[in-house]
Amino acid sequence: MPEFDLARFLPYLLTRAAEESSVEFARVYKDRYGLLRPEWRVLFHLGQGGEMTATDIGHASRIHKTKISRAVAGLKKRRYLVKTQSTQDRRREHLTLTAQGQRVFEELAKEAAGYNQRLLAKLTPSQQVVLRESLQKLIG
Amino acid sequence: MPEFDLARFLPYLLTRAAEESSVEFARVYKDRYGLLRPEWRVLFHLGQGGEMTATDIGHASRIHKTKISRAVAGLKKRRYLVKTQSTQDRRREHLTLTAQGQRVFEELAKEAAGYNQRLLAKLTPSQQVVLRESLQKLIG
DNA sequence: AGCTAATAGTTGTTTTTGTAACTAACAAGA
DNA sequence: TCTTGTTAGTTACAAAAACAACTATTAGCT
Repeated sequence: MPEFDLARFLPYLLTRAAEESSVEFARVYKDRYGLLRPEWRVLFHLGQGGEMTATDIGHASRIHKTKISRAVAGLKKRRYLVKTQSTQDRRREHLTLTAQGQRVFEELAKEAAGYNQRLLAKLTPSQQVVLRESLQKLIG
Repeated sequence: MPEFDLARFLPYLLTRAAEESSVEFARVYKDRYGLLRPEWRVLFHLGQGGEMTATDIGHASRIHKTKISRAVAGLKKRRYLVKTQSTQDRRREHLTLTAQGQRVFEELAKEAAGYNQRLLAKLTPSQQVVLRESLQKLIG
């Protein structure tokens, strides 16, 4: 029987790397901005993608719709976004960042970019490229 | 200001890839074996590393000690492992898989190895190597 | 139109997790 | 020996996540 090696088991390695790489950045949006993880994920998708519905965010991110619903409610209460009902389909709610939400997104995006640079600095340029391509293949 | 690109933000990519790559395997240990995630993680560490204490597992895995404590309790109730108090230091509990626990570990390890192969098949051999090395750098 | 099924999003309930506080055992110095 | 501090592991309580059920609206079929 082939020996099983945890150190080569991709779900394990990816989970560990995701945890390690997320914990430090989490302090930024949690402690400094009081955001929950699903909240900043939704904020980032909206900041990046512009106006979207909750379902759109779900497709782009694979965050479960109940998490999105509650994250949107949280962001709305902080006045980081507004909801407007679609005229074509009244079930749909278009989500748009407010000026304040946009500002917070931009601040966090700047932090994220710097943090990302520090993470990538642990790798060689060619590792950076291959890592990104490989992860995108695994996600896609 | 440099445009922020979510698709190049490593914590995001890693989280997504970890989720995608874990969800299918989770069905194996959850649905077929009724194990929780911290339970299979502890089981795998014990199966791979042999007798260890809870603290050892914590160091190897970075799972929080309360999760380990509960996972160990769950695995013990199923009779997958036994605890024996250290004679040198009575605070320590040595954890050892039972024959039954060992068997379940081996079955799951076989599933995991096959699943891992299917995941890796999405990548070229050189991508596989670079990915693993990069993840280990990020974890280390 | 009228029925059934599907979709967008929310809410309620149960699990699981995270945080902090706790017990028990050891260690090291006065 | 008697503090004081540290470590191993558990437990209690609060926060977050998962899961299922729900409302409202639309779509498709007869």
